[in-house]
This record gives sequence, structure tokens and C-alpha cells, in this order.
Amino acid sequence: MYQELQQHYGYLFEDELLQEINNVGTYRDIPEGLKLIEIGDYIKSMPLLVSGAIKILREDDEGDELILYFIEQGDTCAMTLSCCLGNSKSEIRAVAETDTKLIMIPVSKMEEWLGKYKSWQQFVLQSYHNRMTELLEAIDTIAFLKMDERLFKYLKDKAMVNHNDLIHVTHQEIARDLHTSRVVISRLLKTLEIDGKIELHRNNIKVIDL
Amino acid sequence: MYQELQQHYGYLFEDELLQEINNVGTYRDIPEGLKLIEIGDYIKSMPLLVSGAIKILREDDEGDELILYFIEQGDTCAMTLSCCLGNSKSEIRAVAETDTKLIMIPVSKMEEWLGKYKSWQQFVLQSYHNRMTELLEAIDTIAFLKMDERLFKYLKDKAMVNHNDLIHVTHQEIARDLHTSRVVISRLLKTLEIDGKIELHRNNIKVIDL
DNA sequence: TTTGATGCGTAACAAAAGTTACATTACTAC
DNA sequence: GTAGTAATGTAACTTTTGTTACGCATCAAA
Repeated sequence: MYQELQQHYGYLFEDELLQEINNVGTYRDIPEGLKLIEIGDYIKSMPLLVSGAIKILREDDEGDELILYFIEQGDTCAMTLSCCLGNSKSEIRAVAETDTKLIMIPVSKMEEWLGKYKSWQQFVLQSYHNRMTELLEAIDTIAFLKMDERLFKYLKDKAMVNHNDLIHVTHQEIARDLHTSRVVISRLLKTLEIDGKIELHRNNIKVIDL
Repeated sequence: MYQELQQHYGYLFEDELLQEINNVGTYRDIPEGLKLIEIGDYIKSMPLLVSGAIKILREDDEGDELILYFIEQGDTCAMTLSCCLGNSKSEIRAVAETDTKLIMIPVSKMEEWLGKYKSWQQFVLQSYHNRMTELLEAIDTIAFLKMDERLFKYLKDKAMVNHNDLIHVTHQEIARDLHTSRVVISRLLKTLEIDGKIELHRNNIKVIDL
């Protein structure tokens, strides 16, 4: 684990902190599709992403979903931070978008380190800042873009975090993430294909105009 | 100033910190409508709200606005925090919703206090948490509610922060805040009036069903 | 009191998004 | 193979939201 820590977080944290993380952190290998956090969960530890990507979702009373954003390596989930430090329930759902490696840090330690390591404090504040920015971007997307633009952005983002322009997904799954209906997505996808921006296949979409 | 500090923040901060705030903070009286922060501004100090309310807005490339939320006494602007600590530009606009009293804290101090006062650290983290929650609520509103529901929620929120069920606002102003057109708002307001939820007057709306 | 500006009401229409229904095509299990 | 299921395509329609256009009311300045 120390190798990967060094590699992905070495530029952020001093050796002593890396050592501490190495001592108390739990290394976890997460398969694609696994639900990491459910809405209402109490969070007992905080993940540091080593590789892979995680999809963050919001849900309303009726169970309708909406994707907020993806987080990638070097990130942590500021929602988790928020919940840990506030000792409150999770407001979001987190699902592994790809196979993912991460290191779990117990809450107690992250609080202790806040006072102890300046670099940790910086990291936590920076994470809050990043997540805030991404939430604002999510708001921009929902509020200012039309569905066809949102759809194309979604496909590009998904291609990005998967490091692959061929996306394995069904129309129905997209519809759930974007909080609309399958028919609407099929219709808009067809238009995107006609415009030469994507290629449609069963269970797969190839993003051309990246 | 110390009186008001004591009154609104006494339960949060220890005496020593209150004293420091009193020494370095600048008291400001803001009239309704004044723009406190513009998108792209670099933030040099951070506001502690003593009384009144501030409207936080987002804007897209074409200059279209969208209200995110109101902040009230006891709050601070976590966006400001975020920008100060990251030394980055403001992503939002802040406008005084009512006459407002606040205390400005210089950036240098807020960083210093993070290491020095546990209560300050808690306050900063709690503020991040609160703002995150409000951003999520804003997303819920935009993504899951229809325009008539958003409108009624907007009116209720506005009545709330103004401590007055008679709202001084034009249809055009509402349209700007909700990122839609005046005609749409007029239409939906009329429906709300017919449903007995509000009363319409020139430049004023009375919220009945609070 | 006229003029101009602002605020509001409303009709008519257009565009975007959501819904229902059904057909076709692939894949899977038997 | 065949049956069943999941995925997709598409038409027809409704609802919601956005746009354009215009009339009327109110208010303030000249």
C-alpha cells in the first residue's frame, strides 16, 4: 500500500503523515457497480481514492435519481468529510463507476490530523473547495443546459473517467442518471448519432466528438 | 460591536477568539440591494453575518442568473471561505436581500485561527457542511420540482428571510432569480392566487399559505 | 395633464420534455 | 431451435415551459 500512497499522495502529504495513513488506513479493492455509500448511512471512515472512479448520486423522495458528478484518483468524497465531521447522515449515494482502489481512514484519525498536520488541513479544505465547485458545475448543467446538451456532457464525462470512448451503458441507465425517461434518451441519442457525435450499439455507445 | 458578537457568536467561540474578532474585524452596515461579491472577484475578507440576509446567485455564460439560496444570521459564506483559502475567484454573486449587519474578517486571520482555535476550525467546517447541504437542496429544487413548485418555495423562502409575508418584488425580478421568463412567472403566480396560496398586488405579493 | 417608463394580464403559438403504446431486434436459457 | 426477456426504435400525443405580441394600469417627471 505504501507504494501507492507515495505515488498518489506523496506530493500532498509529508512523510510522517504518509506513514500514519499507512498504519491506520485500510486498503480496499472495489469492483465496478458496488454501492459504497447509501443515503442515510452514517459514515465511519473516509475514502482516499487511489485509482478508478466513483459516481455520486442524489435522490428525491420518490426514489428518482440524479447524477451529481464523478470523483477520481487524488480526490476524496467531501460529502463523507462533511458527514464524518458533522456526525450526520449521508445525503448522497456513492457507486463505483469502475473497478476502484481506495484507502479508508477512520474518522477519529482525520479529526486528530486536522490539528496535527497542516498538509492534512489543507487537503481537507481543498477537498471541500473542489466538491463545492463540482456541485456548482452540476447546478449549471441542470439549470442552464437543455437535455440534449446534458446528455452529451454526461457521455463525455463518462468516457473520461473510464478512459475509454466506448461506454458500456443502456439507455435506461442513462435515463435514471439524468432523471428523465428512456424514450427521451433514445430520441436524443438518435439525434446525436445523426449529427455524427456518437455511434449507437446495443449496450454500448461510442463517443466520437470528444 | 462586541455586544453583537457576544450575542450572536458567543455560544460558538471562546472569549479569547471573540476578543480577537473584535480587534481585527470591521463592522459593516449594508443596505438592501447592495452587491457584496461579484463573480470573478478575489475575496480579501470573510463576512460573519450578524443580522439580515444575503442572496447567493449563480450565473451562466450568457448572464442568466439563478438563485442558489439565502444565508442568514449566524452563517458565513462558505464560498468566501472556499475562495479565500484557495486564493481563487468567486464563483457566485452575493446581494444583500435585506438591510444587513456583518463583521468582516481578514483572510490572514482566518487562516491563523484555523490552527489556533478549535472552535474556529469547527465553525469553518460546519459552515462548509451547511453550505454543501444548501447546495444539495438547491439541486433538489431545480432538478426535482416543477416551476410552479419552485416558485412557491421561492416565495416562502423569501417571506422567511424577510420576516414578512408581504414580499416586495416584481414578476420580472422573480423570473431572473428562477431563470425563466416574466410571462411564465405571471402565469404561475395567477394560478397560485386562484388556488388561494398568495395575493397579488403591484410590486407586492402576499404569501398566505406559509 | 401629457408623456414615458414600468409592471402586469393574457392570448397565441413554438419548442422541449414527458408519456403511452407497440414493434423490432438481440441475447439468454432451455 | 424456441421461448422469454432486455434493449432499442419510433409514432402519436400531452404537458410544461418558453416566446412573441399587445393591451391596459399605475406612477412619476415634465
